[in-house]
Amino acid sequence: MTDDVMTISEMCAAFEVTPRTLRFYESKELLSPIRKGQKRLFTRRDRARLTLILRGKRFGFSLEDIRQLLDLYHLGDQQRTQMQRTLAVARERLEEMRRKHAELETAIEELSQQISTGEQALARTAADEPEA
Amino acid sequence: MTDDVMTISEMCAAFEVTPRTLRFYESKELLSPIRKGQKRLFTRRDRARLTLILRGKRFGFSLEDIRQLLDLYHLGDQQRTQMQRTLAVARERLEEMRRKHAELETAIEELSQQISTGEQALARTAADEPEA
DNA sequence: AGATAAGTTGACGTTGACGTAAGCATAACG
DNA sequence: CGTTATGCTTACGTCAACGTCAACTTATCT
Repeated sequence: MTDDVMTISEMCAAFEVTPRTLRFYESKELLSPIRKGQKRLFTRRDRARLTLILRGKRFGFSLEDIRQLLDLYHLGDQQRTQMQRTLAVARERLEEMRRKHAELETAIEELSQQISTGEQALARTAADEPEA
Repeated sequence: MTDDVMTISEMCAAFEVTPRTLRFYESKELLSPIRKGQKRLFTRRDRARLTLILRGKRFGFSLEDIRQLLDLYHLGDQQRTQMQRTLAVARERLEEMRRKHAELETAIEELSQQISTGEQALARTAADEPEA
């Protein structure tokens, strides 16, 4: 790590993704590593963005959804109206995430309930068969 | 609604999905509507399952993930060992959902923070341009 | 110089989750 | 009885998100 940048293979190891994935994300303008000659060098900014990308994916957001959200994290170099649009998108996503959060809580309770019901059913039949 | 079953178009209206989607889910054994002649009739059980399917999708679970989870909701007609496997899968999913829940909370806080930072930046430049 | 490793750019393949279009059945309506 | 609505099956198309070569460059080691 000469400076503060990482090669593609270091990135792959650190984030458990393939080179193809990183190049793909770059082609979709989710990442923008600098170039030293041909080689890509990923900065701290790229790492921060990749963290957000992978997190977003875990919640079922599309890459396009995520791309829009990412803009929020480099606000400043934007025009007023563009910034307002970005903020609007972000507020919508935030609402969506809050809904998901609440819904996930319900789902967790339900599944948890189902599991203990299942466990009890298992326990009742356990008397028949002795332990292996 | 003669009895307690719904036609495919009633289902589509109720859940905002297309017929194609319902037939597709049936082909993947996520739903199993009864047949009256050719026509599909969706029972309360199908509706309950579809609710869980759509919920699962919102959290980024694949249809195959969901199919395994759904088995938990008709436990009883299963063998002991099969039931144990199902419970094991369910516990894993539950853990995954708990992780997501916590992570989502973090993400919400972060995004919320970014938004207010953005709003403040907007407010500071607001003095320049008068209201439209 | 030769070989090996790490990386690059196309370009085509694949998988999941449906969309879409064609052709046929059947029931109800006028 | 024709047609309109609703639904069915079969099959090919599509889009996102990568995977998988193939062929080439660039740096490094011996």
